[in-house]
Formats: sequence, structure tokens, C-alpha cells
Amino acid sequence: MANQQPRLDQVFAALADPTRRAIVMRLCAGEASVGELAEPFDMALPSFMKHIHVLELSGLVQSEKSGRVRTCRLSPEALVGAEDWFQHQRAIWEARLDRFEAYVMKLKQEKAAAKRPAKTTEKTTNKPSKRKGT
Amino acid sequence: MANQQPRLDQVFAALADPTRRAIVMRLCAGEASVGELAEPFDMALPSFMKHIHVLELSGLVQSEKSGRVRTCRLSPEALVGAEDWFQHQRAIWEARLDRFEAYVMKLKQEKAAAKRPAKTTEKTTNKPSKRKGT
DNA sequence: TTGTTGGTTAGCCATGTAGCAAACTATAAC
DNA sequence: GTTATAGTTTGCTACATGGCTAACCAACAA
Repeated sequence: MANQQPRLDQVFAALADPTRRAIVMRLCAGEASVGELAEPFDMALPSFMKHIHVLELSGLVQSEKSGRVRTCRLSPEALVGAEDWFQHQRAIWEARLDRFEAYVMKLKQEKAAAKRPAKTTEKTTNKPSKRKGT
Repeated sequence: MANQQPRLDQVFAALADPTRRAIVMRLCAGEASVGELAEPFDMALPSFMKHIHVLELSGLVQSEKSGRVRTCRLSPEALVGAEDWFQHQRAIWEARLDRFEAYVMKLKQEKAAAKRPAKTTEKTTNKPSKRKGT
């Protein structure tokens, strides 16, 4: 569990490059050899291999050599790990938004209560608070 | 719509650094001044400011100077954009897995049908196909 | 066995990134 | 007005990254 976090550095760094993202996208559609993967890119093979290597180090891709051809496949755990990070942040962010919304609501009610001297000054900190929608 | 994609480079590059991820996480909990943000890090201010700058360029963070203090806040669009990328990839990946599963199922049934000459060789490409569950 | 194919290693270069210290600017605070 | 505070600008290192060529190795194919 402690080993998962350092991988995020590598995963995000790997995905920061458009070539590597394209490789990942390609591999989502199924495994492929290095040559097949490299073909769409106007790049020398050694340069391309570096990208493959970065992807392997990040854990996003696994590869295996059989004969003289190396076959690459996606290893989704790393992808999922990164996605989890986003969801976690979003959860925190949204929780805060909800709290903020509740706070604004409370301010509004207090202000309203201050204007009109007598009314329901109770039931302030109460709000369904459902963000979502996507 | 075409301008969204190049931003991914910057967003992922920004998140590849643990310091910057920590800043983002901190900002999920609410806005803060540069000084407040920098305080937990054992790092000279100019170095820290570079990280802030990278985050701003990526669109993850917005900041505004009032008086002599610069206040930073998260700008969630970029975060959501990156999250969307993952979800998109995962959708493709899972669709493929489902197809693969169906394919294996079909192979199995064909094999079974070959062994036993007479049985339901129909209804092969049919499967609820719900991956999920991690 | 002699090519040819598919990948790999080694070495080089340009650029980018992460860090520093030092000096500077502009706004509070006294 | 002087001083402290909060950032900012300006160099400067060191190292990582992305690209190349050239040479190399290890399977097939003829």
C-alpha cells in the first residue's frame, strides 16, 4: 500500500507525453508488438523504445519477448491508481464546496434575519448538498 | 474543444511532481496564500514559486494578487479534464475486455459444440458483460 | 550460410526542470 | 520615513528527457 504512491510520479510523468498517451490509447484497444506500435510515429526506433521503457517503468505497460518480437500490453492497475487519485481529490474538493455552500446559505439566512427582526432564525445548518450531475 | 488536448501535457507534467500534487491536495481543502502553501516545504521560496507557476500554466491553479499577498485557488476544470481522459481510456479498455470475454465464451461454446455434435449452437454472442468490482 | 527483420545498446546533443542564493520591489506596519 | 513582510527577478548549477545515428545481436527465411 505504501508502494503505490511513488508510482504516481512515474505514471503522471509517463502520461505527460503525447506520444506515450497515444501508445496507451492504442494499447487500450489490444496488445501489439513494438514495431506495430512504432509504425504511426515518425520517430527512430531507439527513441520510440525509450517511450516504451518509460511506460514500463511507470507500470502502465508490460511487455514480453517471444522470438524476436516484443509484445506490449496495458497493465491497467497503474491507470486505475492514477484515476483513483483524481477521484479522491475531487471528493475532497466537492465536500468542501458543499460545506461552502452551506456556509453561504447560513450567511444569507443570518443577513435576512438581521434585516427582518423577527422570523425563523433557527434551522440554518441544514442543506441536502448534492453536487454531482456528470 | 481542440484546445483542451494540449493542456493534458501540462496537467500531467504538473502532477508528476510530488510537491505539486501536495499543493493541489492542499488547495482542494481551500484557497491559500503562497506563503501558507510554501510553509510545509523545506524549499527556498523562488523554487517553490516555480511550482506554483507550473501549476498555473497547466491551468490547475489560478492566483490573484491583492496587496502584497498572492492567493491561490484550485481551478477544477483542468483536474476534471484529466480525470475524463482516464475514464475515456477505461471505457475503451473495458469494452474490449467485454468483447474479449464474449469471444472466449464463443470459443468455449464452439469447442463444446464440436465435441458434442448436437446442441444449441445458437445464442453465442450474448453476455451481460459487467466488469467492475476492481 | 547468408541475408533480413525486429529490436537493442552505446554514445552524442539540445533542451527542459528543479533546485539554490542574492538582490530587488512593493505593500503594510510602526 | 524606516523597517519588516511577501513575493519576484535574476543568474547559476546539476541532472533528466527526448531526440538522433551508428553499430550490434538474435531469430527467422532463403
